[in-house]
Amino acid sequence: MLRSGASPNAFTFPFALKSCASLSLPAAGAQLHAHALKAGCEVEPFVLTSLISMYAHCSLIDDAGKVFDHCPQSRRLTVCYNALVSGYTSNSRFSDAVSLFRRMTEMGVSANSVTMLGLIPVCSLPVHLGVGTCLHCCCVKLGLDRDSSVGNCLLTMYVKCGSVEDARVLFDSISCKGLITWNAMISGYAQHGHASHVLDLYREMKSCGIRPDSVTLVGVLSSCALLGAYHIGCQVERQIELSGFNSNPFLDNALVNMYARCGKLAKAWAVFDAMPEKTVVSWTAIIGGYGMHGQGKLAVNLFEQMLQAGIRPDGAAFVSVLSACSHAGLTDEGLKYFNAMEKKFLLQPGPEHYSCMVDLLGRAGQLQKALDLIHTMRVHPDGAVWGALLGACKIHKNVELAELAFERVIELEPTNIGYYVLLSNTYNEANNMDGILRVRMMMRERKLKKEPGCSYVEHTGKVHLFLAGDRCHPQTKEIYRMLNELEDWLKENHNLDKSYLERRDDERLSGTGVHSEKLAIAFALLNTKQHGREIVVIKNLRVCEDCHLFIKLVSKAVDRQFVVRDATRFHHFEGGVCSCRDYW
DNA sequence: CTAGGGTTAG
Repeated sequence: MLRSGASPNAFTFPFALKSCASLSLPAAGAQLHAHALKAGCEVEPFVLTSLISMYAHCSLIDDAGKVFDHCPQSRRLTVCYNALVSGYTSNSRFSDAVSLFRRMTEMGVSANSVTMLGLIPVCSLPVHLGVGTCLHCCCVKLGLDRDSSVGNCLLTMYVKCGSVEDARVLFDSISCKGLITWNAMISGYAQHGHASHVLDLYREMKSCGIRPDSVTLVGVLSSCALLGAYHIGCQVERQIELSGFNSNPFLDNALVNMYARCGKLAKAWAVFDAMPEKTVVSWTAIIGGYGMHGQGKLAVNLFEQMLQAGIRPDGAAFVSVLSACSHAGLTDEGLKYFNAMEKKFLLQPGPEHYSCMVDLLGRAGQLQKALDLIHTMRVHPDGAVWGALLGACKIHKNVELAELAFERVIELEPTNIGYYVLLSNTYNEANNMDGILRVRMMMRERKLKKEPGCSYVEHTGKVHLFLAGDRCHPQTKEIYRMLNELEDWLKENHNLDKSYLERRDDERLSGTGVHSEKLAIAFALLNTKQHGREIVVIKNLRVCEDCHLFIKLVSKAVDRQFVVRDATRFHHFEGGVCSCRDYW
């Protein structure tokens, strides 16, 4: 049109500018800007709005600001402010967005829902929670919180600022919850790892007659992956088939991840293989799955295949391959990838990569090298880095270095009880009673109490959670009876060693209570009888040796298969054979 | 000018 000599007017500019915005064509956009100036219509509210939006979408946010500043105040309508506010937000300019909103209010320009929808998402980090809460108050004052979009937006803001609790309070206060409201809360819980809350909400949502869509199911699947809730995951897959969603990369990645983490590698592979377009996220999920289940060599092969397919690995992909190497004892490969990461792929390793490397070297017994690596780190080591060294010191019974690692880790995470327990266990193996007492004293002084471990079992579409010594479950009586029967039976038929029985009595007397994984196993046996071949138990701590023995003997006795997943790895118990391939 | 999504050890 321009070439033909015709000049655009106030009605045609917005359309043309919108195309520049969506295609990110800043040069063409700037040319249109020049034409608008010539035509003298750049201060027409809709032209102005489109210009701001165009520059903002082209990441030229300062140019957007200039256009706005050159416009006389009388022409700055709400829509113009809205365009610039959302421009600042999408370019992550927190203080600019907030101060423009303040200016707008001071100038007496009224904010509407769209203003808030453009502004609220600028609060996306925990430090923004205070401002986000203020914005929530503004919405209430302006009567905009009744707008369902604004409510959903606020809900997501609380999630991004790290307060799922505030999000939940808001969620409960929303009387007309739409699909998006449910999805925002479900994925909020999923992103923060509150997996059992996700499954509870999912059930509730369905009972309210809301039909889940693919966004819902992505959140549910990632929670199934965290919990190892394979059967619920399968139900979700059936739901996908029933609903007839077309194959969607988000959903496929979530499925691959779910199957992989539940140990169903063949199924994970089938979904992965059938994916029309595999992204680095898909590869990371499948590599992590093989690595987690002791198939380190396969994981490394897949990483190579990914490189050959021309996919650039990112930080997460390196975490999955490095941890696979660590679990499988592939020390040299791990070192090779770690070096390639910086030199060949120009990725700055973060603390999470160093903690994998310290774990890798530490497990291989190269404690000094692990320590040297920490000293050469260019980023600040976090608790996980020193914690990995501490874990390695326990394996290799190096008390002296354990003390050093403990000192460092406790500066960073003074209330993480796991590390006190790790040091105490290191002392225990070295028969260092003084050390154990010192740790206990420290914990008492700091008023730290070991939090109860917990285990989950999924049964009939629900996740049943047990704490150590738990008596809250409706079937408590039967569960304990079953457990006693099992242990008596094991005692008579398997010469259970004396120390196990002593520790068991100790457990009951001292009130620390029966280990949660034993309760979960007893519950599962009680409810599934001979049906169902596999039970998945997940624990947030490590499986201790006694429980290992218990589960191994039970699985042999009843000829059942168990997979126990703890904080660090999966343990497979099949008819009495305990295969912990990644304990090397 | 406008609310919801997948991958990361210990």
